[in-house]
Amino acid sequence: MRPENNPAGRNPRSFIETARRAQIIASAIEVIAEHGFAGASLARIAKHAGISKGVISYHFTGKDELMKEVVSQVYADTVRYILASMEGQETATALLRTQIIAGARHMREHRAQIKALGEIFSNLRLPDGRPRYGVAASEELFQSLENIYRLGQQSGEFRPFDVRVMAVSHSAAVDNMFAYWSAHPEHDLEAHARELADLFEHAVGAKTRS
Amino acid sequence: MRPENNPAGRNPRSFIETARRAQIIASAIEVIAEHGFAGASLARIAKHAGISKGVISYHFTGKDELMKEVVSQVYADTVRYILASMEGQETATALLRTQIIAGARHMREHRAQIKALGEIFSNLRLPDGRPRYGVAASEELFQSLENIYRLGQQSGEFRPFDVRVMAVSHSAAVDNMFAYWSAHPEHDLEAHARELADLFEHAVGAKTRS
DNA sequence: TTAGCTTTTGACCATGCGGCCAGAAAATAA
DNA sequence: TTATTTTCTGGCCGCATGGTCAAAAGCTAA
Repeated sequence: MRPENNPAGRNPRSFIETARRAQIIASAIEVIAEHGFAGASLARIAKHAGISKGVISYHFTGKDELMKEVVSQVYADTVRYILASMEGQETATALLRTQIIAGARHMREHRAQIKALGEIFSNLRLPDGRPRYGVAASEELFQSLENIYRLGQQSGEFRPFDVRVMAVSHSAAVDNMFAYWSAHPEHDLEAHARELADLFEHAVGAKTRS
Repeated sequence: MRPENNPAGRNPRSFIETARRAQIIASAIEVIAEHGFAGASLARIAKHAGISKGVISYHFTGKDELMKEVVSQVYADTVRYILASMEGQETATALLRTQIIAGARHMREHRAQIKALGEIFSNLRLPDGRPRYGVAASEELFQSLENIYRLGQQSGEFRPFDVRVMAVSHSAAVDNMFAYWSAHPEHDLEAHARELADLFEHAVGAKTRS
């Protein structure tokens, strides 16, 4: 008998259940980061974790739930870290710079997680074949970036421009900073982040610092 | 007996051979664009083209050759079009703007091709599991973008900045312009491209046009 | 110790994959 | 026409996949 899902009712997870789920999620992240989404079979994930394949089916309803769990966990971690870094920043210029630099710092410490997140985002599909997380899934991120840009425009720090295009480009540049660093590990990620912050400060027409 | 490969020696392709290869490549592009790389099986590509699966094996040595053929064909088309558009432009600022706007124009007319190219680029793997086209495959593109940026710096049009970071970000912003438009077909691609050109003109510190 | 519940194993299943091939069909040459 | 080569079909192969299950093992409480 497998532990039923827990929709609001009783049924707390046992100690073993909690530990196994965490272990399996961690193993999935590592395997996806190393072999890509298509190379991450349940068999490989189980072998990497040193357990039998059936254990995954026992603790998760299917591969789909496992992938969704990886996404929500890594995504929540990332958002939490970046938002915490931005706390206390006042000007839009400072928020912009912090968003980029904190993102880079987080990438540096969680390379496999971010890699896995990207793989799942661009490869996981619904049963009917449509992407589960498409560009549409970034809507929330776009809106929070737009808030920063709109703030800067209202305060007069930034020139007028289309905030949606700026947000999409910002998000793209940060994602690709990660991809580039991922392919060139000797690349200086922090320097790239600082340069990217400069790039966007100029792009928005902010008063150049110093 | 299948037509042998043609390494420098005689053996021109027959009329049928040429037509079939083109048909299969076109079918592959459409299927990949619609179902994604993982959803593009030989069976589906054949069915979409209205032919038997064996025909693909007859005209191509394998799926790998078919994918490589799609890439080299679409890639060459794209590069040719953009370079032709840039011909005659003198200033780095004009080259920069043209590169972005011509890219958008080409995307608009070749949506499926560009989509398929991206899918293959990020999913096709070598037999050992490593990506066939990684970020490393963009090196050529990065260098030609860097040439534009360096030109602008030498002419005094552009401020000093790291040309590699600028090139990577530029490439990322253009790619994501496509992805965003692909997910939101009602989005105004041309307007996005103009806005993006403005963004980078400001980013490089070019004298703002009137 | 014993009984009952949870967890794990490893074999098994149906499905879809890329690739292969014998023979049919079609095009071309004699 | 007939003979030869090119092209195509449809079935088959071995393999990997995600998922299932009966039985074994482990754990906890009486």
